[in-house]
Amino acid sequence: MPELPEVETVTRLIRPSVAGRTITGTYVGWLRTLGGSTKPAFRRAVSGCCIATVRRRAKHILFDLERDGKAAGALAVHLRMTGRLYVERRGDTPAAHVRVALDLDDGKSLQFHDVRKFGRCVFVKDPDAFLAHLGPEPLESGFTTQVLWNALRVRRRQLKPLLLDQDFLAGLGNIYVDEALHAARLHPERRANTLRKPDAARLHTAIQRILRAAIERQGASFDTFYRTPEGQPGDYQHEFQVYSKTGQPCPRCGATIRRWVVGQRGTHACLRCQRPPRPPAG
DNA sequence: AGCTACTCCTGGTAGC
DNA sequence: TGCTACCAGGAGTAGC
Repeated sequence: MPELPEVETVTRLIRPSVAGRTITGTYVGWLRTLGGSTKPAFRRAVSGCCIATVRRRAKHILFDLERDGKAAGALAVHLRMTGRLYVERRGDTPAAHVRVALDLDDGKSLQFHDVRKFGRCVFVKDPDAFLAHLGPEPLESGFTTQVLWNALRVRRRQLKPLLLDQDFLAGLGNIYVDEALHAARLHPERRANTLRKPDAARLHTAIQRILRAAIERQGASFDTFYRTPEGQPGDYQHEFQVYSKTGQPCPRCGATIRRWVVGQRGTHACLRCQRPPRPPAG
C-alpha cells in the first residue's frame, strides 16, 4: 500500500509530465473520489488552471494550481490502498477503474486509477489549511531525535497506532512502521512514554534509514497493487525484514516472526528482538 | 487522551 | 465449475 516512499516516487516521476501544463477538461468516473464535491463544481475549480508545482506532503500528492498567474488552490491526491497515478495519451474511453482523469493541454491525460475506490482526488482552496493537522515530515531536517523523543515522552499510546497516526508523524503506514519498530528493536505495543532516549534515537535512525532506502528502490510493490507511473514495481519489498514474513526466521536472530493484530492492524514482529513490555503490576 | 467499533470497497481466496 | 463468506487495510468518524 502506498506510503511515503511510494508516494514520493510517484510524485517525482509524474512531475515532469504535468508541471506547467494546463488542465483543459475533466472526467469523473466515481463521484466519491472527489471527496464531497460535485462534478460541475470540480470542473469549474480546476478546468483552465495551470499546474504550477507538484509536491508531496505526508501521503498526499499536491498539484498547486494557478489561474492567470495567481494561486488558485490545489488538487490533493491520496492513493490510499490501491490508487495509481499516471499520464498517458488521451484515449476515447477511460480504462476500467479510472476514477478521475484530467485532460492536459498537450493531448495527454493525468489518470487516477483506483480499484478499491478508497483513494481521493480532492480540490482544496487552501492547501496549507488542508494539511495543517499533519505531523512532521520524517525526512526533513526539523525532525530530529530530540523532536521525536519530546513527542514520545508525553504520549501514552502504543507505538504501533501512534506511529500510524498521521497527526503524530506524517507518511508512515503499516509496512514501514513494522519495519522501523523491528529495526529499532521496539515492541509494537510498547507505550511511548516508557521509551528512554536511546530507544527514541534508534527509532529515529530506523525510520529515516528505512524511508531513504525505500525511496532509493522506488518503494515496495506488495499484493501487485503499487506501481510507479511507468508501470514498474518498486524493489523495496525484497528488503522486508518482518512485514509479510509470518512464520519465517528473523533475519537478525532467527526466532520465528509472529503476526497478530494491534489497533486493528496486522502487525509483524520478532518477539526475541522486540521484547514485549511488562504488563502493568496488579 | 486514547481506546474500540464501524464504514468505505473490491479482488482474491478458502471452503464446500 | 460455481457458489458464498470472509479478509486486508488508510483514514475518518462516533461513542465511551
